Amino acid sequence: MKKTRYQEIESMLKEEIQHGNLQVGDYLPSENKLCSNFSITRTTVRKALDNLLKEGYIEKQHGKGSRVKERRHSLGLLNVKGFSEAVGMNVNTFFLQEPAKRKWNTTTSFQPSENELKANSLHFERLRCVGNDPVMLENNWFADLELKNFIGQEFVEDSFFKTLSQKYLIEITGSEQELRAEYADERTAGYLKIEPGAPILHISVKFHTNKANLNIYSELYCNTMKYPIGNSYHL
Amino acid sequence: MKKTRYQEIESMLKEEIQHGNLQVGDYLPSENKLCSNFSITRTTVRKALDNLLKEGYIEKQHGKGSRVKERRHSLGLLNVKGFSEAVGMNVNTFFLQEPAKRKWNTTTSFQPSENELKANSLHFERLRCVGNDPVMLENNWFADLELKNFIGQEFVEDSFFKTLSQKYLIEITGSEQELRAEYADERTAGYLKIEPGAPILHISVKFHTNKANLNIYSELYCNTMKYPIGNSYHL
DNA sequence: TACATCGTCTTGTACGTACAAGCTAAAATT
DNA sequence: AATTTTAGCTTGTACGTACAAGACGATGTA
Repeated sequence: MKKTRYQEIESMLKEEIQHGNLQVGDYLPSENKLCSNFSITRTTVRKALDNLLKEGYIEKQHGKGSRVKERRHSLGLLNVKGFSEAVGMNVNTFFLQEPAKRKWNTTTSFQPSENELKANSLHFERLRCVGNDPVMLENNWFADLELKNFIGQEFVEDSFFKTLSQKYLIEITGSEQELRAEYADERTAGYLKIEPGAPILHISVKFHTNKANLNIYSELYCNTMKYPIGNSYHL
Repeated sequence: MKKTRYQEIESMLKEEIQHGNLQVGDYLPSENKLCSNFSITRTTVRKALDNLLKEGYIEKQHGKGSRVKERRHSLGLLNVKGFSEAVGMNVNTFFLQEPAKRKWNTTTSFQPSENELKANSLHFERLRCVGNDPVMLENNWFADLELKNFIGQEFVEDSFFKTLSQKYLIEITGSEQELRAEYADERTAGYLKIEPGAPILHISVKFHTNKANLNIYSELYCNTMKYPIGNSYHL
C-alpha cells in the first residue's frame, strides 16, 4: 500500500507517541522544523497534523505549538476505524459465528442500497475483550462483491479492517453512527457477563469504503460500565 | 465577529443546503467553479468543503464531485457544538435551575483543572425537548472567570453557545466526550417521561474554548428511544 | 520597579501553481 | 457493433510564497 507524504509523517508521529518517545504534554517539533527535517512543505505537514488533531492525538495552540494530548482510558470507537486501533494492545477476540453467507439483517438503522441487497451478504460475529473483560459484541454484514475467497481467510492481527486493507486494498473512508441506550437481551447479556435487562450501548455503524458499492454494516453492543466509549472533536 | 474567507463560503453553502436550494443528492458547484464565483483560491475552497465534510453535510467523490448528504433524523450532538444546532428548528427548552453560583460537581468524568477549581463555578440545568418530547436533561458547569454579569443574562435564541459567542466572544474550539449506558434515576426519569431504571445514554462532555482557562463541563442524560444520537466521521 | 515596545518564535489564513488520479462520454480503432 | 483510446472534466496531493495573529521573553523607557 503506497502511502502519501502526509500519511508518512502522520503515522511516524503516531508511532513516536505510541512508543512514548513523545509523551503527554510534550510539544511536537514546530511545523517549520518538521518541514526541514523531512524535506517537505508546510502545507503537507499541516495536513498530517490536522489528521492527528482530528483523531485526538494532539492539541494545537495558536502561537505556541502542538502538544501531545492525554489518551483517555476509554474506547475511541467513534473516531477511529476499528476496535483494535481504538483500544491498543490488550485485546482478545473470539468468533461466535465464523464468516459465512447469511441473509441480510433488515432491522438495522442503516439499510443497504438496492445494489447491495441484490448480492449475497457475508456476516460474522465476534466478542471483543479488553484483557479478560468482555466489552463488546460485534456483528458485521457486507455485500459479497469485491472480496474473493473471504470465507476461511485468516484475519491480519485479528483486525477486519487491516485484513481489508492489506489483502483487498480496501480502505475505510468514513462512517456514520447512531447510538442508543437499550436493555440487554439474554444472549447479549450472557456474552457480556452482565444481567439481562442491564443498560447497554447499542451502536449502529455504516462504514464507507473506497469501493463505491461496498459498505460495512455493523451492530455493536457495548458494556460501558468499566470502559466507556470515547470521542473527541476539534475546531 | 469577523469571519475568515473559508468561513464565509462554508456558512453560505450551509445555508443553501438548509434552505433547500441545494437538495440531498445534488452536486455542489465544482471546486474550480466556487473559486471563480467567489474570487478565491482552491486551497480556501477546499478548507471550507473539508469542514462541511467533517460536519456531515456533504460527501466527496474523487473524480466526480461533492454531493449533499442526507441529514439523518437523529441528534448530531457528538460533532456539532450544541443541542440547538444539532436538532434544527423544533427545539423547546426549559430551565430547571437558572444560572447561579453553585459548587463544582466533583463526580464528573472530566475534572476541572486546579485553576478552575480555585474560581467559583457557575451552573445551570435545562430540559431540552424536540417538539413536545423531552429528550435530554442537561447540566453545565464552568468557571466564573471571563463572564461578567452572566447571571440574569437572556440567552440568544435559547442557545448557550450562541450567547457565549455573541456576548462574550467565546468560541468552542473542540470537545471530548465519554458515553455510557446507565439506569435512569427517579428524578431524571421523571423529567424525561420514562420509567425509573430505564436505560439512558449518559454523555460527559468537556468543551474547550478559545480562552485558555475556560472549559464547559456538561453532563447530558438522553432518552434515545425516539431520537438516537448521531455521529459521522470522514477520511 | 513597573510598564510599554520590540523582536522572534509559533500557528493561522490565503494566495498561486503543477501534476496525479478517478470518472465519463465522445471519438477513434478494431 | 464492440472495444479501445482519448479528451476533458472532477477531486487529491504537493510544491512554494506571503503576511496575519498569538505567545513570550528581551529590551528600552517612564
